[in-house]
Amino acid sequence: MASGERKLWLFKSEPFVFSIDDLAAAKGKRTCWEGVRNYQVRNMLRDEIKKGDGILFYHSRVDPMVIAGTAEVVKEGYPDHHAFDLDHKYFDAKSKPDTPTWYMVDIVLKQVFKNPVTRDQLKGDSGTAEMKLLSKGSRLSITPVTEAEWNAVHQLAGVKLK
DNA sequence: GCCAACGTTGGC
DNA sequence: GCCAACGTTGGC
Repeated sequence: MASGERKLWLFKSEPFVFSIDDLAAAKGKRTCWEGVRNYQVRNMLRDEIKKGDGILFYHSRVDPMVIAGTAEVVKEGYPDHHAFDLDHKYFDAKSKPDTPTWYMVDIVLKQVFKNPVTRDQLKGDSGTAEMKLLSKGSRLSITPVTEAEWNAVHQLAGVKLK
């Protein structure tokens, strides 16, 4: 895929549930992004997020809150089978295998930032201050990111982009 | 179909 | 721990 076609996203995770270090320790540094139970985010997972898309990995609800690194989509939207599993914490009776309600994607770790970018840095930098992540009331666990924001985040992290 | 009550998210 | 901003639920 040509790099110009890829989209960019920010995925939020509470690091005490699943951190970028957990991703680094996972088999193949890969995981399924499970448990999304919000329709707007579901639609993104099902329809918009494609293989090869770039991901900023954000740690929420910790001090400090940071963009901890990057990942990439390796498998696009497919049914979240945990919703079918009666014993699983993400079980949802309204989601059926032939008409799944919930979706997930698989991601693989790309880079752990040596200098994670804090939320305060994002707010203070003109290149990132407009990110959807920072907008008041935005509680979505996945938000789109522009190429310019992606570049600005890498600059703040002290990472050179090719 | 409206909307009040309730539950959850997540920054502060 | 607080609470604003949402999303969902359920009575009518």
